[in-house]
Amino acid sequence: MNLEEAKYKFIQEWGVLGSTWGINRAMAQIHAFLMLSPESKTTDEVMEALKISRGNANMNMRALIDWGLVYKEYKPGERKEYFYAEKDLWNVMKQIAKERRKREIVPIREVLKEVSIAEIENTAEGKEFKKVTKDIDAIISKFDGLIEIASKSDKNWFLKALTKLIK
Amino acid sequence: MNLEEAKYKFIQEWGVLGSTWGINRAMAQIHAFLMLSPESKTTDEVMEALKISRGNANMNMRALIDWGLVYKEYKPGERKEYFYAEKDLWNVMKQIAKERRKREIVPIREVLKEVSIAEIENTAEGKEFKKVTKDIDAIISKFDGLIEIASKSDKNWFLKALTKLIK
DNA sequence: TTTTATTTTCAAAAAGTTTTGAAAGTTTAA
DNA sequence: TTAAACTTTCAAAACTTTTTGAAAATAAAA
Repeated sequence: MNLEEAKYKFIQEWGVLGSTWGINRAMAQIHAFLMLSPESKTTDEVMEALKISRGNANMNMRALIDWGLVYKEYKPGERKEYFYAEKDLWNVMKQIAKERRKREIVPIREVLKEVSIAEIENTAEGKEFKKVTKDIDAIISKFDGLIEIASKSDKNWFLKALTKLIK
Repeated sequence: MNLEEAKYKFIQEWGVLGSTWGINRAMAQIHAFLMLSPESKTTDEVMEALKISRGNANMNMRALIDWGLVYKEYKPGERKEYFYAEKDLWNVMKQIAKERRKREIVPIREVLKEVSIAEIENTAEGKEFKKVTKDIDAIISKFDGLIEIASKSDKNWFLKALTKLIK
């Protein structure tokens, strides 16, 4: 396998992985392509490399910037915009965790809070409801805390803590 | 808010959450409905409660059984099959993590392994490729280890470890 | 200014996913 | 056996998401 083949393989797989992580295929592939590139790239280079349309490239690059996974760069004397990726997977994961926290954990915790103050009858059904939702809240809040800590903490500290946990 | 409204709200939100976790809406809603129920339920009850077709209910319940999130029960003297959910969110998360590990982490690690032995030229491009893929592998293998530990370990031990980490 | 380069938008098309419902298959009871 | 109860399958329909491409908007150069 040569570099071109290896790059292609990685970009494809990153696209598949991304789409199970709330990042669509084109978006994840653009991110992979930019991660692998030592230089920042233009929209045209992205379109050409991934064989996607201008609209698609533009929309997804903007989404990536929104997620904090890609940055724009202006080169002096050049009219085109250049893009480069966040390459540190730790930062990538932190960003994704933050976004997903906002989109997923916050809403479910809100619902759990709302239903926790509801007038629930004292039947088997009611008791089960209270028990299950309370348990869920306990675990979700733990993960919420973990994400908060992780996103504030230093990469090395956190990885060491994880390593210790794994032994 | 009464029990019916609270249940409805929770089931809806669990459906939304599920669909960002590789579990489609109907599948997640069935799971929520069964989690909230103190008794096991038949296909007809699920269809009625969630207003979905027989085919949909059947397929998604089988998928849930496949994921290890729902179990079948046969009641003596009854011809219908009854279903009940795994209610301990710890076990639910463990199951989801195991499935997703199989579907996501294993394939990307395989690709990373393949490309790591590729003949990569010693250009800027080649060096960057090696560096980025190596870094990614390091972090992913850490998470892989974490999932393995977590899925083998006792709920309380793991939650305490997490709590300690969060402080 | 006007022209040219570049980015952005968005309606329509394509692709992908989920749901339906009816027919086929299976199991149990009579 | 046959009939009834129940489960499974799967092609077609409905729905959702993604992609395209051309037109509109913006910015820079002439």
